Amino acid sequence: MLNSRIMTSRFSTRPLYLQVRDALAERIAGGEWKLGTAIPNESDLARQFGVSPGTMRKALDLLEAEHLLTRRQGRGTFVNDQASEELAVRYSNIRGGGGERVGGDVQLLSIAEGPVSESECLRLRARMHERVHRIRRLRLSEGRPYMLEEVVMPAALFPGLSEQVPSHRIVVLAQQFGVLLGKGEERITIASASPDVAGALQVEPATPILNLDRVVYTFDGRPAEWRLGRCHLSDEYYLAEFK
Amino acid sequence: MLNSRIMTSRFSTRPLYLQVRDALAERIAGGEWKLGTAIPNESDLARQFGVSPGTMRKALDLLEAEHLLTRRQGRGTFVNDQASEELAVRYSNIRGGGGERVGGDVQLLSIAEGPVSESECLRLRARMHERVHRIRRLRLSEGRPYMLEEVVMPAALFPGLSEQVPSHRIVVLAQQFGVLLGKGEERITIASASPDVAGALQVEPATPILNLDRVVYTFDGRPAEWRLGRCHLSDEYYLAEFK
DNA sequence: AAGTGGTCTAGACCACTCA
DNA sequence: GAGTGGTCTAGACCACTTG
Repeated sequence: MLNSRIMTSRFSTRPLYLQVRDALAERIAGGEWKLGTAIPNESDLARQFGVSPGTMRKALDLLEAEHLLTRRQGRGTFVNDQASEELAVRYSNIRGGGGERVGGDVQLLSIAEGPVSESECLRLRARMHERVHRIRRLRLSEGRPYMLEEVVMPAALFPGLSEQVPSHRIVVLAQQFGVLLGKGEERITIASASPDVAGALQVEPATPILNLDRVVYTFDGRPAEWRLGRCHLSDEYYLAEFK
Repeated sequence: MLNSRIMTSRFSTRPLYLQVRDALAERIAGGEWKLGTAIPNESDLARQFGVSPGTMRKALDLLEAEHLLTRRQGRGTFVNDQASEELAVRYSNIRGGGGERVGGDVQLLSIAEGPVSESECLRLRARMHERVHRIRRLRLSEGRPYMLEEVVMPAALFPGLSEQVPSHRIVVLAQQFGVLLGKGEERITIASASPDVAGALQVEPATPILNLDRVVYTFDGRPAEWRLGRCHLSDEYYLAEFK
């Protein structure tokens, strides 16, 4: 309906296709469309929003590039299930010897809510006195522990997370809480396993390990997770891609 | 002129905007436009190629996403200098403590041409009996050696490379030889410095190091370089990004 | 055959840069 | 004020998928 168009564009110079994208992203995050199902075709959507088909197309193409939608010629436009196998790979760059994603079991070691520390503030761009969830887990591949994780997530985005047994996959958690994920970055260094890390990973103390220091941001650029992974690889490797 | 349009599209079902992109990419690779200068505006180009402005725009936007052009509203469309500081970062993910790109000196240890080995065939998707250049270099940051590199490049793409003292930056080399670079991937593992690697890096034998196993492809997907880097980081870290 | 997204056209108007 | 790329429109036709 014309309503949407007027509401979004009258008082803003922000490009129309971005306003439309944001509005569609909100519908997706809010779960108004069922995962994996087709949404209305682009000319219907264009009419609904009171914009031209070309503008609607530009918004939809953007959302596809941002991994929220999948478009298929002759079939339709579908809402992506972020927990699907294809998209789960997105923030996990560890690959097995054959190039496949490393799955495996996960042990939850601890989970608690508390106020942010100073170092967490820097990484999560949080204000002092904000609250965060802290999770420790151990990831195993075929029974062998290969990564010890310390995860920090803002309570503002994931309220009440510590009261449940949360999924160990950030894409699943984000979907549960209606948070859309966007870019991320990971800093990799070599370190030496401290006694307790070595204990958890079942290696000798001082064994060389990879430190994976990762921040994942939301769709609109707010930090959603800081994860420090201590990683002991055997066959596996870390895969970085240049686009 | 109408000529281009007819030649490119008459006998092909490949989308017009891709044909136009390829034609423009060839002009850029061939050095027909000077680096850093503005090319004709999009309506002139559209007329030249006999396509609509919208189609030309789509081709130009693609080339910008592929790092060959830069477009600036009100100024024009410019041919990117691949050796510029911004683009040099593209295939080099090592960052200093402050997040800046690591520059520094480079020592050329050896360079020679020869037939591909079996392992090189796999990585470079080369046919047996093709020829390659092999380069060994040492990279230093503020006088300290931090990476020993073994580089293999197909002689088909870089003819006569071994007869010169080549640049140590792949983006510069590619530009010299009219090769357009595209995607790449890097596999990261932990290793232990062998005696000769340790000697070159001036560390104790068996010091833990990063192995960076990288393949860079051309614009049209042919392998252009295989590089094995043995890397001893101190302050620096490896930065991987999720898009 | 009907419906979808993908391509292509041919404009208009706006925002920005620079002389 | 002239020239550039950025946005937006309103269609037509094509390629593909499905009933």
